[in-house]
Amino acid sequence: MSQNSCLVQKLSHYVPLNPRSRDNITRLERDERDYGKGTEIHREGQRNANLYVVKHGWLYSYTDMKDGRRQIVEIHHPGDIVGFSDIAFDTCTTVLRAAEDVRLCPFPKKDLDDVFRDAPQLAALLFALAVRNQVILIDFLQAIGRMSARERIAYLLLDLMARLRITNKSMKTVFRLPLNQTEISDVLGLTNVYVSRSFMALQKDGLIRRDNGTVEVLEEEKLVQLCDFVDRHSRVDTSWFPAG
Amino acid sequence: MSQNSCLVQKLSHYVPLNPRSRDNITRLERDERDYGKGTEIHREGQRNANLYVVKHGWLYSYTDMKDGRRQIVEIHHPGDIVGFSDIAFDTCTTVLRAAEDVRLCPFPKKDLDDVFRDAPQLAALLFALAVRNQVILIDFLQAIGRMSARERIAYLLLDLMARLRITNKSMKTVFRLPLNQTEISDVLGLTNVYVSRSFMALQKDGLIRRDNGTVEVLEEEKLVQLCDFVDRHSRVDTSWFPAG
DNA sequence: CGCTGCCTTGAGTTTAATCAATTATGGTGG
DNA sequence: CCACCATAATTGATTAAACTCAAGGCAGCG
Repeated sequence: MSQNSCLVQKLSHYVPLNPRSRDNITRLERDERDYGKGTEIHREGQRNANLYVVKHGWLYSYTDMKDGRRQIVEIHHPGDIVGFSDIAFDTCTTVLRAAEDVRLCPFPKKDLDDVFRDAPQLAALLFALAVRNQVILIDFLQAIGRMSARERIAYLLLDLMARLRITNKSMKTVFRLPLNQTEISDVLGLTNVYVSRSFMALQKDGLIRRDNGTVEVLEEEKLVQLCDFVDRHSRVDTSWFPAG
Repeated sequence: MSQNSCLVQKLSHYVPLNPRSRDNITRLERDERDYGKGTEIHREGQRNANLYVVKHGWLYSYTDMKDGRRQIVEIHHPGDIVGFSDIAFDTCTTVLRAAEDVRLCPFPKKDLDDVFRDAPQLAALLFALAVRNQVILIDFLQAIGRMSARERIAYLLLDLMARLRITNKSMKTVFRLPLNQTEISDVLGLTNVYVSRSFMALQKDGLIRRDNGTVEVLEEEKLVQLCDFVDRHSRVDTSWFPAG
């Protein structure tokens, strides 16, 4: 059961989990639910009783503005826990939407109190990951605040690759990108039109190739140079954790 | 001793602290150090052994790009804990700089393991606050990704006010803003020149007034309308916390 | 075969950046 | 107290990046 858990796989990437921690994770994944592409799993302002472990498929969280502008603030992949960022509030701060067909394991927020009481190691790891997410967000903030359109796209592609490589060690330079250009523009603070132009430009320069919803990074090093990319995903510091 | 701790004050704002939690906080604040305006307390890439509780003064964290562009990603006020966002890494991801003369309480990262082992309530609160910070960051991401210059400035002013009101209940609409326009531009992803123009515009429209490093918000409601502001600071959901 | 949704491309516009003076402002030492 | 200096803020003129609006093309699908 927990053998095929992406969450265990993702967390084990960082620190060997003790049995108590594994038990707690298994409890978090006891339910499963499927949602079709485009479904809103929860809306801004709704009471949020649940968090979700992602089993299959991509999702994203976004915020709307009155006049229709929108900003996607996080992309969620298999193995991620969705909803941390709302844990401090009693209503959701963002809308969660399935970018394609997905399978999730919902679990109540209240389950976390067991984790904090019984499994300090896992609590510390969740804390570290939540905080790591924040650093990733900070990197994005820098990208959106200070980079040109093509740099932002480079950044996004490298960030996605780094994340996908954690749970898929065999991945090289080709990956599926199940987001349309309007969605990408909402991630990067651009317009769909300009995303298209920038993509074409990167392609013309031979840095990437696209084919029907997949992207191939041809010149990873050049992309890294282009946007000063730093991989925050592959390692976290566990030295301060309470002993297992 | 802990009576005059801004950290206790800030945390107590959210949940009554039990004696064990208070003891742990007092330990975190046992050292004090002063730093002059402009000091770099730590640099990107440095080994980060410490976190800091802010006693007096404002600081900010920023990241540099090779070509000199810079993005300020967080502003720190008295009562804040600085360094959470680096806890997951063994080196700092941002530069921490004193915006004015400041007093800090450094404490080693390793002290957090006591908190996780002994004080689950405090651990949960720190977790909630770290995650709340993330939501604030998300709001900023939206501001920078999708708002015009004047909207961004409105957003920043309202955000600062909401934060300052937590530890200073008597604050109405006037506050000190110890950041120059170049720093503000680095917060908002603009240039110093455009910050100046946008400030002038807001002032001409009678929404704010400035005087020698202080800002007065004259039309708070209009500013809120202008940028769709939501206060994330005044409350956090503590319902899921382990019992005190 | 014709929709529909998505991507691409072109033309014109707008916002904010850049470059360059000029004007406060505050602090310092004579 | 005042002259001087450095720093910060304002303003103007020009440029560039990205947006908007609009049209056309392509692929997948019923």
